Amino acid sequence: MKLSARDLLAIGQVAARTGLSVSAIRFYEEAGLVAPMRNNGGQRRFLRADNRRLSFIRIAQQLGFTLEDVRAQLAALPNGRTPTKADWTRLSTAMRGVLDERIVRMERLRDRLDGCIGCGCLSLKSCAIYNPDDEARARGSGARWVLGERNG
Amino acid sequence: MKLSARDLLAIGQVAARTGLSVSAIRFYEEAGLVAPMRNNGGQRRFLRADNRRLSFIRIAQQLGFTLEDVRAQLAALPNGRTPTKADWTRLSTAMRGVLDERIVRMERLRDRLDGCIGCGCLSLKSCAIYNPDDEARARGSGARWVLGERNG
DNA sequence: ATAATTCCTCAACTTAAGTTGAGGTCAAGC
DNA sequence: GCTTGACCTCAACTTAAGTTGAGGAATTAT
Repeated sequence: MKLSARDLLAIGQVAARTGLSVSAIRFYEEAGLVAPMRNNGGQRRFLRADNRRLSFIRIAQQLGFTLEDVRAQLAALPNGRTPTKADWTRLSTAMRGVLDERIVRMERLRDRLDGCIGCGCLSLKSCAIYNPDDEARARGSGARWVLGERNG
Repeated sequence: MKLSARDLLAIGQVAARTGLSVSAIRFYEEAGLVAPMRNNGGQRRFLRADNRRLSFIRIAQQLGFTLEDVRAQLAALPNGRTPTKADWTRLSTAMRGVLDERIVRMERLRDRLDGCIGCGCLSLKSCAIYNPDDEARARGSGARWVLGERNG
C-alpha cells in the first residue's frame, strides 16, 4: 500500500499522541530507537506505526527499563515489515518476566533487611545485606534501572 | 569517655571495614553525610561509630535509596550522642516500610502490563500503562531510585 | 634517614536520559 | 505574501553518584 501525506506525522503530532516531549523523540532518533523520514524541507515525518514504537519506549521506561534494554527489545522486532500486535505482545510478555524477577529480587532484599533489623549488625561482616552475595555484583558496571517515585 | 588514638581510623581503614571506596567516603563527607575530624597533618580521622554510619549508607544504597533519602534518614538520628542500636533499628524499620511500598508499586505496574499484553493497545489512550494515574507523576522532577541488576 | 605507602585537594571526566537556548528555516493561516 | 508557530541543528547544561588523575604532603616501615 502506498503512503499518502495523511499517514505522515510531524514530530509535534507524534509528541502529542505518545506523551513524549519533542526533544525526547529527537533524542530517541539520535539513539537509533526510531528512524523517521524527512520531507523536502528537512523536517521529520513519522509513520503512524512509529507511535506504537515510541509508546513502547515510554511504557518500558515507566517500567524501569533503560533505553539500552529497550534497544535490545526493539531489535527483536521484525525488520522490513511493520510489527503486528502479536509482535508487541511478545515483547510485553518478555518484559513481564523481567518485572517478575525484579519483584522477587526486591522481596529478597527486604527479607534480608528484616534479618538486619533484628541483629543491629550494620557494620559487621556477618550482616546479610552488608555482605551480599549476588545482588552486589551489580556494583561496578552492571545495568541499572530507574523508577520514578514520590516519597513525600 | 576519652578517645584514644586507637579509636581514630584513617580513611583507608574505614574503606576496608565498610566496603566503600576511599573516593566515595570523601564524596560522602562533601555531601555532609559523615563528618570526620582531622589530625595535625590534615588527614581525616574517623570515629569507630562512623563505620556504622557509613555501612548504613552503603546498605541503603544497595536497597535503592538515593543519598538524599539517606540524608533524610540520618537526620533522624540523635545529634550530640552516638546512635544506639535502637536508633539504627528504627531507621531500618522505616526503610522496610518504603521497600514494601515499592514492591506493591512494582506489582501494580506488572499487573497493568498484563492488561496491556492482552489488548495490544500500546498506542491507545485507554491503555492502563500508557495513561497511568499515579505512577507517572514521577516524571519530571520526582525522586528517583536506582538498583543494580544483571540482566544477562 | 630514606623509601614506600597513604593521604591531601582540586579539577575534570563518566553515564543516562534528556532539557534548554541560540540562531535560523519551514509551513500554514489569513 | 506575510506573519506566526512549528520545526531544524548544534552546543551546552542538568542530576546522581561517584572515579580518575595531577601534583604535592604526611605517615609508616626499614
